[in-house]
Amino acid sequence: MGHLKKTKRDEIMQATLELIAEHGFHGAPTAMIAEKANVAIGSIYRYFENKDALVNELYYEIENRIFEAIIANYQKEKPIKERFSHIGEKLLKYLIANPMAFRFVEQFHNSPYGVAVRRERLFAEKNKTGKTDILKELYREGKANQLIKDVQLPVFFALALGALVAVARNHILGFIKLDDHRIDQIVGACWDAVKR
Amino acid sequence: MGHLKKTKRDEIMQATLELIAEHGFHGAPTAMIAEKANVAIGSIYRYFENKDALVNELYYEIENRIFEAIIANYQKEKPIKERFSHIGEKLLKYLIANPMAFRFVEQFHNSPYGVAVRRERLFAEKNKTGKTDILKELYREGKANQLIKDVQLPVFFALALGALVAVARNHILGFIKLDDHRIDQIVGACWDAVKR
DNA sequence: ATAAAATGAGTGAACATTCACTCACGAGAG
DNA sequence: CTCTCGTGAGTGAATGTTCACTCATTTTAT
Repeated sequence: MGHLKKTKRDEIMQATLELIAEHGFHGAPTAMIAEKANVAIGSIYRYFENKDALVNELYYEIENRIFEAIIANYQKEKPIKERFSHIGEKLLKYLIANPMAFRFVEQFHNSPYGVAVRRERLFAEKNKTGKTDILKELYREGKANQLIKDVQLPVFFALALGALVAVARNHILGFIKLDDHRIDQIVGACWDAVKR
Repeated sequence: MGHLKKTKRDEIMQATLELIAEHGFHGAPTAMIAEKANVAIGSIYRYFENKDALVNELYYEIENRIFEAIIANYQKEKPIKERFSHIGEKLLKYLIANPMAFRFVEQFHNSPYGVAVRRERLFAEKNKTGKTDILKELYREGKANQLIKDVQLPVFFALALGALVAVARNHILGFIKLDDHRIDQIVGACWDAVKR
């Protein structure tokens, strides 16, 4: 039987994810995390050096899951537009299927931790997850082939992902209901923003 | 002489704005606000019922300033595309000229306060500031005339503003440097995303 | 029997909020 | 003009609460 051997460590991370996603950093004190994870407060410190370490580890794990969702079935040899659509569609679908992950990442980015990570991510040549690399590659190729607008990398990212993320937020907050057709339409709109 | 009569109330609001913008909600304890404003801690509670009231009042004032910046010279009779560009350009320029305001609003939106305000904003028929109304009008007209894509209002908002806000963030964090030409280019890209 | 894992009451630091007090200033009395 | 109050903006030490983190003790696994 595929017995999901939930370790205490996993329980702690899951509880932290849910609490921060639902109530923000303020609404996730260690006592509450411990209670939700069915674990004693002290156990948290057996598995993580401190709360910061817990939060950071959780962030990197979630980032990794998102990356895995995007590269699944990614075909490097397809034309740029199709690859762009693949990334946008997979990303958007993952975010709305995993609202906790999305909310947590948003909270994280808007916290003291977040800015430093973002800066590092944009300027680093090599990347732990490789997530940005895929889009960076697409950017370089598209620019070389004159297929996308003549903008700087961060602007390209903003145009490609800014709207997508805003749409995901609206869906998760219950302002809209997305289906496959609408998702296609939105990813298409992002391509319109980016294409030359 | 136009003596800028800085009242204590103003000093408190300004100090709160700067602290929250620079260090987030965590980095703005009342003691620090008081110190920065050259005011005693207790004085804060003379002018505001509590910290929440202070933060909320500050938010509504800033929202109002942004709205004023957008409607200045707004010409209702111009074609849709030009009106769209006017809004995008004015908004983006205001945000990058007032990084404190931008950072504060972002912090606010991602705090417990924020979601409630956003929900109210999207669904309310009448709006305190009228800011969204201007874009809502444009949306309805554009849809009626088949000039913009057939998407729901919140999606239109996401496409129109999501990328813009992401660009402003990148500029303020120092990842890019925007000039008038680039701003035109970006607002144009947002129009591409939205237009049919 | 011994070690490893787990526990949660306890600790001190940080925080928002309170309130008893000060004192500059304007009004009224002489 | 001078003195004496009354007023309320302004103050900051004190309070009670919440939090992250510790560690002496108990439970579980080997």
